[in-house]
Amino acid sequence: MKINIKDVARKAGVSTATVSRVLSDFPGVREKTKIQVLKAVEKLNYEINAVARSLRQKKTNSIGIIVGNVLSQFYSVIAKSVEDTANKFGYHTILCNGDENPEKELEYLKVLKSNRVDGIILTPTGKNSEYVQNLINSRTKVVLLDRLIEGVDCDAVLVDNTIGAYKAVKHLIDQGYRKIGIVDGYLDRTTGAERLKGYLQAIEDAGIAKDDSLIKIGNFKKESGKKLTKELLEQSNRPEAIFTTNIDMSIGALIAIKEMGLTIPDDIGIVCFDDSDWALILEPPITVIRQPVYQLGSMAAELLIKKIESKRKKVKKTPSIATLETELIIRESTKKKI
Amino acid sequence: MKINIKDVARKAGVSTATVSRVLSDFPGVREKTKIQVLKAVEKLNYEINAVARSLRQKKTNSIGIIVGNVLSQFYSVIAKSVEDTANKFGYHTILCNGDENPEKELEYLKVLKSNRVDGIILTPTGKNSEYVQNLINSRTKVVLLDRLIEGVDCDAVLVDNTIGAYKAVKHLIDQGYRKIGIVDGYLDRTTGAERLKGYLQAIEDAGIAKDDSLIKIGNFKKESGKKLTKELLEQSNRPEAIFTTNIDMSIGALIAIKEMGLTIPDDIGIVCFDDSDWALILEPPITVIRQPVYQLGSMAAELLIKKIESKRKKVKKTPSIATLETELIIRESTKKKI
DNA sequence: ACTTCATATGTAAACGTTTACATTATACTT
DNA sequence: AAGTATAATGTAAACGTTTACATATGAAGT
Repeated sequence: MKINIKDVARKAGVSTATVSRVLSDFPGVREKTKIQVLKAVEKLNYEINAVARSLRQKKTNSIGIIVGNVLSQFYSVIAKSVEDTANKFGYHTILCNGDENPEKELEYLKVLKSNRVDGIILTPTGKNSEYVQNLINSRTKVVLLDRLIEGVDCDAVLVDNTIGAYKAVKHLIDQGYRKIGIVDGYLDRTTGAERLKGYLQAIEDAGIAKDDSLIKIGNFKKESGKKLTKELLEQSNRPEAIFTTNIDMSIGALIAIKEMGLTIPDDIGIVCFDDSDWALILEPPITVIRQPVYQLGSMAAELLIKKIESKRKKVKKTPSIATLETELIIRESTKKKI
Repeated sequence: MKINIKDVARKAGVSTATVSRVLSDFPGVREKTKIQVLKAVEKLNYEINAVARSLRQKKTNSIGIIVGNVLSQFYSVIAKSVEDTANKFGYHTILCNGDENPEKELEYLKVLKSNRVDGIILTPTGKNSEYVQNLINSRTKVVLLDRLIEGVDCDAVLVDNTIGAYKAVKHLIDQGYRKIGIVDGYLDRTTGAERLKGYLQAIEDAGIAKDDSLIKIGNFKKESGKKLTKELLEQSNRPEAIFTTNIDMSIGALIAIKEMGLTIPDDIGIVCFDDSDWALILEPPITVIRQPVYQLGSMAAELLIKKIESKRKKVKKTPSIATLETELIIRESTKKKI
């Protein structure tokens, strides 16, 4: 039914080897033969079986990417940039939604390995360090994105979360806010931990005492952002400003503030990690820490593909970790009225 | 290096056939043997080669999905729901970003075919009808999502765009708006065409004359939404209200309105196709037509997998097309002041 | 003990490519 | 025209599974 390389060979009156050579653009095929073959391909409507090719070549020309939460705008952009970049290099992408869930992550790692992807980009939950380390040891190409895994030596592309968070909180302090709350995500993700660290550093540098009741830890998702913000705003020592540490929690926080009928920045100041189109059209526009999200993804993909395509046995040098800078975009959600 | 089924067989002291049977949970393997095999698998840290399996079985347990624009929130949700659903049935997903570009779409269709995915979910640009029809004729399982392709008989899961648009515009009219502009996307996508149709029907039913200068056609992307809205608002016969036909153009429109310093709904009313979290936290909250996006994706995936797994030769019956209803969510962006 | 039958396991071909190696055709010397 | 080097093509094994078919094992019936 389905036609294969043999059919093409027969039709073109050559061997399968020659057909294969033509299809793979190998040098050393007479122009005349090449044309015959291509004509046969055309006539038969032949399309190569990439599965068979992958089996023989031990190469799938595909990479896998496991993201934290595909619904998040952050990861959409990551998905797009990884895909664009992979594409540019002739790879296609298998997108997996880890959902911030270690078991799902592990499951996907296995699926990707089993499917013999040429490499994996992983936004780790941090929980499967043993498996990931084994993966790397067994020469699977892995690049971590956005976060690290404790105890695992792996190339990575990150953002400087500590400095980013520091800038955000420092800005609040400079604006005159003193009582500053933080709505953060999992502390076992390096992102969560580092953003908290930046927050703590900033208040310490300003001589503000740490107040545990102003520190709320959730799971990086919208609902949790909403719930924790409500908590902060309902408790007796309500903060004057809030720092939310990712885009989804920020949305949640803004919903909570809206629902409680508070106004920004008069009742409450807010600065969010991650920029977005809607941050600009809100009233007032929201001050944010902007990450170079697209670049994050494209650098990770490029690094991964470089690793895949570098012939030389890895010299087992220390892993290459790129850390990108963030940018504070000041808008009006942090304009404390005096 | 990499261990395979032979190594496992040797270690367990059985044949490869038996190992395969254990791994695939075939009945008729003695419990004792099964345990031996599993022990060997464990010891050797064996992981099956899905590529080889796919080749032999002519089944990859994967589906491809080509979306219009992965950056759009609409398609993120689609991606997630398709992936969730595919997963539930034991399939994994290859996500491709067609980018509303017919050539990219064609390219991806070929890649997916070549990679022998078991089925394809496609948000078509409408331009590759010949290739898609061939695909279907050659028994590739395809389900169209969100839009149809003229002249192609294919199962599909859609939304009732005409009625949705009608409801949106009717609502504007009911609120007292008469001069209503529309910022629409490609008319050669059925979504674009139908939403325009609903708009036209609504104004006709209300006895309002069609005014071509109020009808702006773009490409469903943010920039185009912004540009066209600016045009509408700058021209001499400025509309009193605008209907934007997808989420990305809506963002663009809102940015334009904001930049021009106009206020909603006093200077301009607006109703958008597609709901979103930020529609709720904007000031004022935006009236929208909500699509059942998650359901759209999960139904498409389910339909596709049903098709894949139905044994019986397709009886070539008429394609099954599901059309889901939309919902008008009235908020404050359409409250015309009297 | 000898069939008979069911159950468990093994053997080897097949899936559709690529590619090392062998062979043949062509071009170039003399 | 023969010999040689080079270029073009062909042959067949290999990739790692699954599975039809063959065979071995064991239990049950006589």
